[in-house]
Amino acid sequence: MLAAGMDHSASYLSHFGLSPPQASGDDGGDDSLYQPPASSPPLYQYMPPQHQTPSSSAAAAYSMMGGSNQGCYQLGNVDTAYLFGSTGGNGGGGGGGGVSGSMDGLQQYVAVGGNGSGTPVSAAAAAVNPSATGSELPDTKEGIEELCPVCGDKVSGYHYGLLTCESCKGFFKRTVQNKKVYTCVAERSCHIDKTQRKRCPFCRFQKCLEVGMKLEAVRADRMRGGRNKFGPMYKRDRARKLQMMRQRQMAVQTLRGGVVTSAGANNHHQFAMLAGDAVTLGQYPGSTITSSVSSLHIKQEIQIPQVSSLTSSPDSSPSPIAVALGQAGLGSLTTGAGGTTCVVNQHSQMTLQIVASANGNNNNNNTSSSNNNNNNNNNSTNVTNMTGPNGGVPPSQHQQHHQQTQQQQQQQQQQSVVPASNLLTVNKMWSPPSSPKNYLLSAHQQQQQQHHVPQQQQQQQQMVVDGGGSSSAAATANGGGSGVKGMSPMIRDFVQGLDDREWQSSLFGLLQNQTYNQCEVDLFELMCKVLDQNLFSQVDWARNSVFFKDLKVDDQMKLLQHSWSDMLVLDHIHQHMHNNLANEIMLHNGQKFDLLALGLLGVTTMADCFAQVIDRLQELKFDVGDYICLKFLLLLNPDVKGIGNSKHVHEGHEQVLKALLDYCITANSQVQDKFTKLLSVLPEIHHIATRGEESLYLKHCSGGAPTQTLLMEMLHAKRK
DNA sequence: ATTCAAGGCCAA
DNA sequence: TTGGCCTTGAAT
Ligand SMILES: [Zn+2]
Ligand SMILES: [Zn+2]
Repeated sequence: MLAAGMDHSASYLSHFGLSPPQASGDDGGDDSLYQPPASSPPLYQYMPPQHQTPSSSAAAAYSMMGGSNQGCYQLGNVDTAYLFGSTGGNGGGGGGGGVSGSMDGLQQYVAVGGNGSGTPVSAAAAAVNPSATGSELPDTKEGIEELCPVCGDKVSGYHYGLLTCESCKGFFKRTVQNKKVYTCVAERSCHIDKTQRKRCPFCRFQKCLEVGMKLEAVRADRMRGGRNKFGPMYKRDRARKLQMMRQRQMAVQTLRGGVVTSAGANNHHQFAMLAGDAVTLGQYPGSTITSSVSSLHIKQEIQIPQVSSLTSSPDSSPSPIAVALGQAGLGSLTTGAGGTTCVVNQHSQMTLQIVASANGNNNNNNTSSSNNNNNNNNNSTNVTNMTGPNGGVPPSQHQQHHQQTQQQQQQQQQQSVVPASNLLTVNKMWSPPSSPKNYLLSAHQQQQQQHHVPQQQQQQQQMVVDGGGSSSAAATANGGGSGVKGMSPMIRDFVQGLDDREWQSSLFGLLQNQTYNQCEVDLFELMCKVLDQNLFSQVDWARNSVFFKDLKVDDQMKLLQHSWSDMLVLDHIHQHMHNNLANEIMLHNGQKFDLLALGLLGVTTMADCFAQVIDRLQELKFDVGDYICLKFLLLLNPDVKGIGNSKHVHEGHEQVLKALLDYCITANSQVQDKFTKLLSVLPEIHHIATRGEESLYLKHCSGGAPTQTLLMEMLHAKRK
């Protein structure tokens, strides 16, 4: 986009224009926009930050105008700016969710464990800092995690995508809601910390975006209360942090010679912890402590650093040195702090792109131009960002149903796949259902144009993204959509429950933060971490799935213990076939991470077998609906012994089997005997999975694999 | 009934 | 404008 020549150095840009909600209602067909799944409409829609695409169509984009001398931030609307107001309702009705049922499943175990938790993160953190300072650990080098990634102040909870302090939350909100336009009188790289954050709102906002605060979390209709689509993400992140804290703690205890009691003893307990939902940390500093755990205990856990996977840049302002190191790789980040985040990938990005285009399709135009932007000139403070959590995830997943205009679909598609990275520019905007185009132009926009960012370009970009991102995505999206013929309601629901974007973004996010500022990492260990994270997501998915969620925890555990590895392999096949997952990715530090090996659980010698499976499935026109059915079949394995409510498992299995059969017949009648052939692939997958488990187990026994992980927990469970 | 993140309020 | 504190309200 920006034409190459242009200099906008950074381009985030923006325009904005939001208009009043009034209009509401109709969305005229115009533009597309699609509706937010639930809750209130975000002010900005998510746009994959691809580097090529700075802005999106339906939305407004944020950009930094580099224009002439100084930067200035403004929000503007691009074409569709939209906004409208309503909240609620969106159609759909019930969409997604899922019945709530009794699923607390694993959660109950938490109680068992001793540490529950209850103290507010911040409170604990606060407690730690003051008193402990000297005494406690030297290793606390960073109490990070508890500090706002923007200014370093105390975190008060998740705000607009990640943990931030109260002031940055307010600042971000005001900026976006009021479409503030800021200008930096310096070099757009002002250092932001607690005492100087007021000094340059431009740089502060820029940093907010860099660390991953999400525009789309700001509501267009200003509805208060409730929860948004990020809720689950916050929950997962919390659980992840907890898990890591726990691991750390245990490691420390082990080193000290102490005996770790709780954990080892009880699988269930640990399982629960890992699984996730467990503990709820209280929120604000003063809030009450729900559980009676000793604060001391908690303090200890909490001080553990840890890079949040949500936050791409672990460091907040303070850590210049780190930045320097980080640069070594490739990026050219000039700026200190900010850049960190991303460097990564230019490579990975490239890799991904290549893949995508190969299979994918399309076109789109040009993209080429777009990217360049960033860097060039100056500063750029903004550097890229990875896909990670920040990058990519948008939230909405399910929304696919309901028919939408093509554009809408495209948008979704793009959202769904998008692995890649992006540059800073983040823009997201989300369009709510009705967005009158009229609102579009605004003074700002015009201004923007002056700056050389024509709308058309923006649109093109969008197009590009769509195309590129996803051929596969398309598949996914379709699946979800009302479209696919022959897809029974059940399968449609299954597909809607998928969140491939999340899968990839969490993968890239983990890879990113695990290699952040690392010269070299142990790739096997990294793979284990990824597998562990995937398992985590798998458990989460299962717990919320029909049939499975109705089971008792014991049964759930047994089923998972017998299917996890098969499902991991199957997931990988799905990502490979339907979402263009590359076979390898370049990490920040230049190391290559073998994604294919990940799918083989580390046994690269099974690559041929894997390839054969892929070939067979391709011949069968294996699609997303088939995939999800197979996954359920693996999970609801009626052959698992010792299941309390085996009748339910059998019934579920039976129903899925039937649904798959119908689907094969009606939707893929051209493929001979697809149903039987699909099922015959399962043993192959199992073979790969089994080899993987054995390999992992051996490495584990020889001390080569991380301990205290859900992955090891699973490996053990089955063998005992 | 509880959570807890989003919006609102208003003294600095 | 800030930023600490308060009110909301969907999700659990
Ligand atoms: Zn802050
Ligand atoms: Zn500045």
